[in-house]
Amino acid sequence: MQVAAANTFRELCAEHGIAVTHQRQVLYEVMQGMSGHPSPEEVYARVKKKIPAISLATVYKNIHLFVESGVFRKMSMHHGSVRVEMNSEAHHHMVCSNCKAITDIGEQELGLVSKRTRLPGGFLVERYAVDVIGLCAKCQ
Amino acid sequence: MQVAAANTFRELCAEHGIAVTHQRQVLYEVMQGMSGHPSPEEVYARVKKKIPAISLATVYKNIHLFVESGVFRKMSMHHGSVRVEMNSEAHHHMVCSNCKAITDIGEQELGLVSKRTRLPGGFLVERYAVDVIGLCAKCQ
DNA sequence: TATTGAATGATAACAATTATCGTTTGATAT
DNA sequence: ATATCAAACGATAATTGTTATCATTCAATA
Repeated sequence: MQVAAANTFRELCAEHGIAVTHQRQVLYEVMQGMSGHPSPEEVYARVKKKIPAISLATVYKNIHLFVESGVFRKMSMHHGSVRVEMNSEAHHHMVCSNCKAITDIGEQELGLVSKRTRLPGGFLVERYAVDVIGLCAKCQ
Repeated sequence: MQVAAANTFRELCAEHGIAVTHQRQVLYEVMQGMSGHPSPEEVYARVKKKIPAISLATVYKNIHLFVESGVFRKMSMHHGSVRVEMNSEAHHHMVCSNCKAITDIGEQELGLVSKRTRLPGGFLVERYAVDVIGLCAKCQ
């Protein structure tokens, strides 16, 4: 299990051409174990339990590295800080305009995305990121 | 014209229960005259031409006030700072994943938004904010 | 195993935003 | 019109999130 995970991470790094370090490995595993849209500070707090000496700068640098190399996806905030998307399935977000809570909703559950890949101005579509703004059950 | 604008602003303030000050009036007019997704700093720079002594804090405070009272809409970034939505028509955004340019696209031009108003979990939909992620014509 | 460029940790710097607080102003009652 | 008083303002300190710097350490390869 531990070994398998390590191998997986090594392969992942090889694919993306990034060096394998202890910090990166732990960071990756910790992030895999988180759900929702963790902030760098939240990730830092968790990683610190395993590597107490790790620097916040290292966390930021590697989150960026992971995002740039496509290992994780950065989500389009609404929070006041960078957030990483941990849900790897195609989905969108429901944002409560009152309490600001953000909940995932599956692409099928939403069922609205057009498949057009070319838009006016010659814009080439990669994907749609839909934020549904409204009121969550609690706030209604 | 000037008087009409002033009256409009007075009415707007009355509707939203906010006090009329010279700073707010100028701020509102300046913002009305801007297009796209201006940042607080950009708004500040423009307002300063009319009220050189205005404080950046006042600009921030009133942008928040306008947004909270529904006079203007805050857009869901991708920029690194708060942006205000100046396009009052129903539209969405195309975000270039390469150069980060953000362009408006009319809701009809996109033509994908479902009219469902209730989602799983009892979420009550107010509106959809769609970011189309892809490559602009220049970056392809 | 030695080499060497990349990664790390500590921390300073920075940018955006918010809080504080003394002064000024607009709205209301006189 | 004027006095009153809470609200708004301006100046600026403080805070937050993030990035840059740089000396030290480490991973990849030869």
